[in-house]
Amino acid sequence: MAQKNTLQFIILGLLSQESMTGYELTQSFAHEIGEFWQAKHSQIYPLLNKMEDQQLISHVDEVTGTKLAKKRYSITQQGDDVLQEWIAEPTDFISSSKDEFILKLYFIKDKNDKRLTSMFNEQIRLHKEWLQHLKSRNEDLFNKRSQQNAQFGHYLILNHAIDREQNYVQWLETQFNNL
Amino acid sequence: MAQKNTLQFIILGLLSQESMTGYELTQSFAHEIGEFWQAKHSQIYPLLNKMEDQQLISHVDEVTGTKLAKKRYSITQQGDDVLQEWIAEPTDFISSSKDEFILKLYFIKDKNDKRLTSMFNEQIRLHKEWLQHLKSRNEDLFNKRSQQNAQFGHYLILNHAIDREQNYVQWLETQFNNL
DNA sequence: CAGCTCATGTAACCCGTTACATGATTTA
DNA sequence: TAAATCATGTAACGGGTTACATGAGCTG
Repeated sequence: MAQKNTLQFIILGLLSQESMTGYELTQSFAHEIGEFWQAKHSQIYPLLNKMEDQQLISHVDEVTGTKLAKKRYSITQQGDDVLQEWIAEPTDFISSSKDEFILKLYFIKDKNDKRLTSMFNEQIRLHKEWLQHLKSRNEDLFNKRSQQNAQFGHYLILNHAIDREQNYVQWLETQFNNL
Repeated sequence: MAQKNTLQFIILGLLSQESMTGYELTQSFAHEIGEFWQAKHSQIYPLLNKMEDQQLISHVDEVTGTKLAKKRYSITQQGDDVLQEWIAEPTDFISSSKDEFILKLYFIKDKNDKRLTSMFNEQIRLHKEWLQHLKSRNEDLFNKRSQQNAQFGHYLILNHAIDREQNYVQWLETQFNNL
């Protein structure tokens, strides 16, 4: 066993909320989940087959129009057991973030290096854009307090992503002003 | 070309500071660099050979005691060119962080779920421990302002790691108190 | 009807971890 | 002298990305 296959638990988690097709699962990673985990369709489709073999999920066939075949997946009882077990087990935190920008800074020994200004400016711009994007999504989804309870998990991760980006931008700006 | 091989640039960056053995490079990842990138010796040794083939680095043999053979690697001019190119090129930020704890929260729909208390407590403990560790390292290394300039890059990444953890802990505690 | 999106798959390849393997040196 | 650390490698495997491949449905 080389790694951990967290992806399968995420798929179980998504399917525990509602049944979805492989395509719809892929979209989830392109959107909200993408903040904290990434996956492409080429990884998802084979895994769905494997998980069905293991009876963690099952599918029914659907047809759109006259021909377009879809597989709508649902979680099985067995799958839900596995999911709950994963949630309950201790989460060993390893700071597994890979930040290429910070690494580049690390290799610039000189505080007066000419490249620093443009590098910081670029990152500040990118992170501010992203922060703005997150904030509008938050506005759209959770403008009413009632909805914070209805989709508590979703609210939490968006909230955390915003908090994290806000802090990152602030750090960038502080360092930039101290150059 | 499937991925990007950032690791090779990090090795170049480390070797641009001083010549090192494979073992010493491995130690770097276990310590400061480890905050932002991870690598094991089993990945480093083969890559060093590959990079030497490409003439990005070169080595001289060293012997400790009477027998113990080491290879001390240095960066070549070609290697430094490649390194500077990497630093200069735009850093496309993708929030490639993978946070398993946040994902678990996402799948807990109910704000009153019994598991939340212990989950938050565990994470708060782990992150506080880590924060404390980072702070002592910072104390040890940069207690004098002069040293902040001498090792600017190193100071920056430690500083950022601390800032990030501090914010994470704060977020955890705020959410915990709102449960 | 052209272009975009929906929908599902496979193949090749690289990245990274775990485990296997060996031997020298230092330290308690 | 035993245990921990220094030092370098290889093998097997799973995780993840890029590219290849195909076809249906929808929208302007």
